[in-house]
Order: sequence, then C-alpha cells, then structure tokens
Amino acid sequence: MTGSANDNLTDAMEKLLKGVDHLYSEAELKNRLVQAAKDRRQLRIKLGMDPTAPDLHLGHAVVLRKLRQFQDLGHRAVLIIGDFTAMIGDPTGKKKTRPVLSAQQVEENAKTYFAQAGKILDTSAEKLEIRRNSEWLSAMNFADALRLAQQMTVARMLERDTFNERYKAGEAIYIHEFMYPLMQGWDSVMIQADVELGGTDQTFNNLVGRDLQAAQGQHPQIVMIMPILCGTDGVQKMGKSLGNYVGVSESPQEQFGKVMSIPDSLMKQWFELCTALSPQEIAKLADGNQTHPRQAKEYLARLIVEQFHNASDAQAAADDFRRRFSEGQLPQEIGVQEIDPALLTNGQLGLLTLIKAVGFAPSTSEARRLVESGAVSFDGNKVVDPRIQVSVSHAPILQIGKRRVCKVTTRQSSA
RNA sequence: GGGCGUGUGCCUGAGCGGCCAAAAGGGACGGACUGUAAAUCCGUUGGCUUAUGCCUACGCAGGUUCGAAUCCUGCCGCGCCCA
Repeated sequence: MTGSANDNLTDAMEKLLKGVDHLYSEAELKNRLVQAAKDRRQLRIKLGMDPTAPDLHLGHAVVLRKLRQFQDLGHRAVLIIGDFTAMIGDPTGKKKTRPVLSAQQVEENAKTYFAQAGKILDTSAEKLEIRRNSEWLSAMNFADALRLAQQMTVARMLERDTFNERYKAGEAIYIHEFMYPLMQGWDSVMIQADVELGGTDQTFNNLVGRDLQAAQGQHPQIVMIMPILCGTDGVQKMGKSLGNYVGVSESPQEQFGKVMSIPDSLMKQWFELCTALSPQEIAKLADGNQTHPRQAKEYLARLIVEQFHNASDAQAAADDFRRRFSEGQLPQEIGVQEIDPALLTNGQLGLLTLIKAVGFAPSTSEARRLVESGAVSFDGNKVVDPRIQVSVSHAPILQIGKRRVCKVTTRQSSA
C-alpha cells in the first residue's frame, strides 16, 4: 500500500512537473498531494480567465493542458471569471482603460470560453467549478479595500517587472493598478486555492495570492508557472492581436498549415508544451540528424490538430496539405462561393469585382494588385490583365496564391 | 494652475509652403528558391467598375495663402518640468 502510494506520487509529480517553468515550491506541492491523498480530498486548482478574450489559442492551451493533468489525477479545477478585475485590466502594459463589460457580455464571453476550453478540460461537475470574482469583490466596501491594501507595500509592488520598468522609465502608474494583484490574490483567499496556475506574466500576481492567504491563516497556495508559448512567427509570444496564433477552434486545415509554417527553431518548444510526448521522444524528433525537420513538423501538426479535432481530421489535413503545398495541386474539396447575380452584366463581370465579391480581397485596388503581380488564376489559367471580364456560368475555379481557392457560382434568386 | 514639448499611413519614424498618397525601416501580401522552415532575391503595400482620371488622408475645428502634413488661432489627447 505504502509502496504503491509512493509510486503514484512519483508518477504524479513527474507528470505535473513536465513543461513547468517555475514552481513555488516543489516540496510544498509534494506535501500537499500527500496530505490530500491522506484526507481523501481534492486539491483546488485555480486558474483565472480574462472575460474579454474569448478566443483561445495554443498559448492558453498550455496552461489548460496542465490544469487537465491535475483533473486527471482527481483534483478540481476552479476557474475564475475575472469579470470584476476586467474593469481594471491587468497592468501588463500601457493599455487604455478597458471598457466596462456588461453582465451580459461577460456571460457571452464566458460561454464562448467554455465552449473552447471544454476541448481540453474535463467539464464534469466534480472536476470543474466556475466562479466569478464579482461575487466577492463587488461586495467589498472602501474599508474592506483599505484593509486589503494594508497587506502590501509600495516597495513590494515595485518589484513587479511591469511596474518596475515603468517606474524607472518615468511612466505613469495609476494607484488603481496596484489593486489588481491584490484583487487577484484575494480571489485565491476566497476560493481557498491549493494551487494557482498561470503563465510567467502572472508570477507576481500569483505570489501575492500566497501572501494574502497566509495572512488569513490559510495554507498558501502553490504557484505553478508555465512558460509563454512563442507564436508562429517564432519571435513574439503567441497572441491574438499579433496574428501569430493557432486558434483552438480553427479548422484542421488552418491549424495544420499554421503549424507547418513555424520556424524549425520553434519545434522543440512546441513539442514540449503542446504535446504529451516524453523528453526522449522529443529529443529524437528535434534532432535534425535523426528526424528530417519536415517529418517532425508534420507529426507535430498532426498531434496538435488531433487534440482539437480527431485523428482522421488530422490525417485528412495532412493529406490535403501535401497535395496542395507539396505537390501544388488543387485541394480535394473546393469551397463554393456564391455571388450575387446582380453583379452580372450580360452574363459577365469584371475579374476584380469577382475577387472582391468572393472575399479574396478587401478592395478592388487590392484585387488589382494581386492580379497585376501574377497571383491570380481563373479557370486554371493565370490572368494578368485586371480589366478582363469573365463569365461564371460554368462554375469556374478562382485561385489566388496558394491558399485562396474557390469555385464560383451565382446565387439562385429564390426570392 | 503655470511652463515646455508632442500627435504622420498596420507599427516605428522622416518630412524645405508647391516636385507628398507622403522618405526609410519593420510587418504584411504576391512571386522565385524550398520543407508554406531558415537565409536570399524581386514586386506590392489609402480608396474608386476598371482611370496620362477622380476622391479621401498627416489629432479635431477654423484661418492665412494661387497652393499647407508643413504658417496662425482655438480645442482635444499624450509626455516632461514647476506649483
């Protein structure tokens, strides 16, 4: 009994430590796991979500996957919807004041969030608890807030990188920004978190939670920090606004293609943070002498697509990719775009108009540029003259570059 | 409250009253080469039913000029310094 319990613990620790950037602290986590097993109690694993960004990508998935591991070991994920803290916004940079979200917007964003997070998390009731921090934060009055502020010194606040840098650079730091870490830390107190997960940018906030809990006589939470995933450009961290992300709800084709486009230098990190492969397997795949980089990348792409779709979708995406980009052929399935018959004059319309109508270019000028630069082919023939008129009665294929292809038909006037 | 400074295209950042749809770099897009990798090279990068044409653009509103992103006035935003 003791022997196998120990083995379980070792296994669990090994699993939980994989891919972790920082852990405060390993010893505490181990003790907490042992104690929980003894008390037959689930650990409460906290993760905060920002209700303004409902589009999840691979970067979010890194932390969510870690949370899932805890769930698989029997623990309970406690997701905090930061509806109250969203009024401030995490002061990671100099952003304009966030618009206050209505309760309804928060609700909708949360719904979208869970629809996506559900692809990764175990959503069964005993493994997942969802809370909103307005629940306790909006009930606090000024005196409560002051008591909370008493727990922290300015010097301590200024340790935080973003504050430190801004302070040294002489940039403005508003007092209310100091409240953010305190509020987030208070969340930990209120839900009695055992562990809080987060990316490296959350280190300070999460550690504040530890202090506040200790001051309230709770066992301070263990803080587990995951690395920030690099985006497809291989330079900046993955983010929606940077356009270098792979979204969890994108199509298998899109996900596959995006993964294939990452720089080789990024593969190792992605294998580590986005797949369940062992370090040994990863070492083999990341070594160009043992595995051809293209091979390795294709495998990576499949593993990732599988997580958000399924194995056969991943296979299909791989086949499609090969066909289109390696062999330069048209895809198996070509999407059909219908255009408004009103655009036709004597059964024809200008090529530029067509390109715009099917959404391949945002403006006629852009369409013109594409044509003039030799990117466009119609009906299998390259077209360079922007003035050409075409007919679409035979459902011709329009292609721009390698990625944009469609079959064009006219919409049947049904009304 | 006072003083000084600043506000340009997706971003950074030049810009003499005319030659500015606006230098340069980045990014993005298209092409060549490839493994939709990296590196390199070429082209494009406000809009307009298709244009040696027109329209809209340099924080906002006015003004001075034949003519303004460039000068003047007011307003707004941002930053620094003094109080």
